Amino acid sequence: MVINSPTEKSNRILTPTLSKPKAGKVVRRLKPGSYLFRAGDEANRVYQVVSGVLRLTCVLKNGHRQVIAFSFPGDFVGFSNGTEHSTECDVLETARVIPHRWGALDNGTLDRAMHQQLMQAALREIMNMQEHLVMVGGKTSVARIASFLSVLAERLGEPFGQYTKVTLPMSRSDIAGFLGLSTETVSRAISQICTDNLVARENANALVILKPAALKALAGGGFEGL
Amino acid sequence: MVINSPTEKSNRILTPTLSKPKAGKVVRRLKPGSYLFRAGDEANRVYQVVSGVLRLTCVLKNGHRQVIAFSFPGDFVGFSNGTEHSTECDVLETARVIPHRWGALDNGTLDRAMHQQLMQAALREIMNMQEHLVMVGGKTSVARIASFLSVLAERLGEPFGQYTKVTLPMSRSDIAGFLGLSTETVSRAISQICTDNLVARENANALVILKPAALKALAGGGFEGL
DNA sequence: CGGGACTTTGACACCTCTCAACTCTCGTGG
DNA sequence: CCACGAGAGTTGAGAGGTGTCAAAGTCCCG
Repeated sequence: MVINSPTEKSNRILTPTLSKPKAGKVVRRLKPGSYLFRAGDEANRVYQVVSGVLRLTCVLKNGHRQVIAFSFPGDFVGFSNGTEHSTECDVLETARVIPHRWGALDNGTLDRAMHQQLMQAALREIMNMQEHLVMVGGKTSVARIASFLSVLAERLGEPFGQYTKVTLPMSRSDIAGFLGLSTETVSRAISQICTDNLVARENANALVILKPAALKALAGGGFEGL
Repeated sequence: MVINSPTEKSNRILTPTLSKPKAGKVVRRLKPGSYLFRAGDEANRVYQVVSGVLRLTCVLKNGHRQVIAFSFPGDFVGFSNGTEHSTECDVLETARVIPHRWGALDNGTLDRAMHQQLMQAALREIMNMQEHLVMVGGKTSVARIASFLSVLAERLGEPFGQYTKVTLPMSRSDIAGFLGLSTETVSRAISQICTDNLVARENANALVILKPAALKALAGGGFEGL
């Protein structure tokens, strides 16, 4: 996932120094709209995202679909504490993932490096969710969007002249579900940021970050610091 | 932590079948107000809560103190992905905790049972935060309080005639910070639930759950199901 | 060119936050 | 023993932000 207000610390997290996928390692290719796993599926693997974008969701009792996280290259998905998944993971942008046998942690068949990597991934996941929690639990809609865009810019921003362009791989509805807002409020917040000239709109899903610093300031920041 | 809408699944999570603390194992005793760890402290241990109540917080850049989680007996605290903590953990109710060397996971000095237990704890932590996220990200104040009280009733409720009594170990301010509300809204929501006769007030911090089922229904539920 | 899904914008109602006053409890000191 | 004061909790009124409903605009694809 890792959608959060970027601090010194989280920046480091956002670009983790993962060991390169080994040559000959199994890589699954996933098309947009397909599911990596569904609720009820056996949870015996964790997936390392190599490319693309995934969406982690859960279905609430009231029928709503809550977005828990987005997964970008470098992230791990599929953590579950039971024998089966209670969340669903589908593909937003054509993705490649490396499956790791999760159960292998228990029987010692896993080499130490990968073992440690998975553990670190789990811890990073906890940290990410903590930061996400902070974001959802006490910021205005504009602050959440600013925070969201800042992270997206770092994760999948492309150079665009002297600026950074971000092509949103998810719908407004997804963003809304992720940030705990309605689609209309998301739209309004983005419009607001655009009229403030912090971001420019190329089209609905392509934004150019004009003032990254101001955007982060708007976000209000997550942990520590002054 | 584990403050969430209790589903079939999470019930199982809330009362984990942990191996009993071994005889002769080191147990730290903590008084209310003391810190188990602070932001910046070296993060080389994870603590298993045996008794008492802990509070996990982080300080935001704007000075506000956000409550990330409450920890009850059976929970683990102290997960961190870096070498030092970015969160703080202090004591609300006299607690006993068992420290586990986290780094031991890497060098294989840890026995397999404990290893697996720590891993499960980390996964449960992820799951808990996911559920908490759902709760904070799209419920009314009354639903959040209902959800919160339901979990508290299961975690530290005591028999009270035919009902269950819950003595809140934390302040309104803590609850507010945890649920992403203001103290006034927390107070109002509790009052609301009381006037609806779902809960009775013995005093400000002691509540008697009169209709647990109705309370859970109000909470709206977390994952899956209808 | 037309249909459909998504996005944007507007108007309004509702919920929550903020500010403020009041109550309650509890510990201190006269 | 009672009065006082501090802190926490409750309750009220008003303002602001967000959700909801509705309609118009945009984009993509058949």
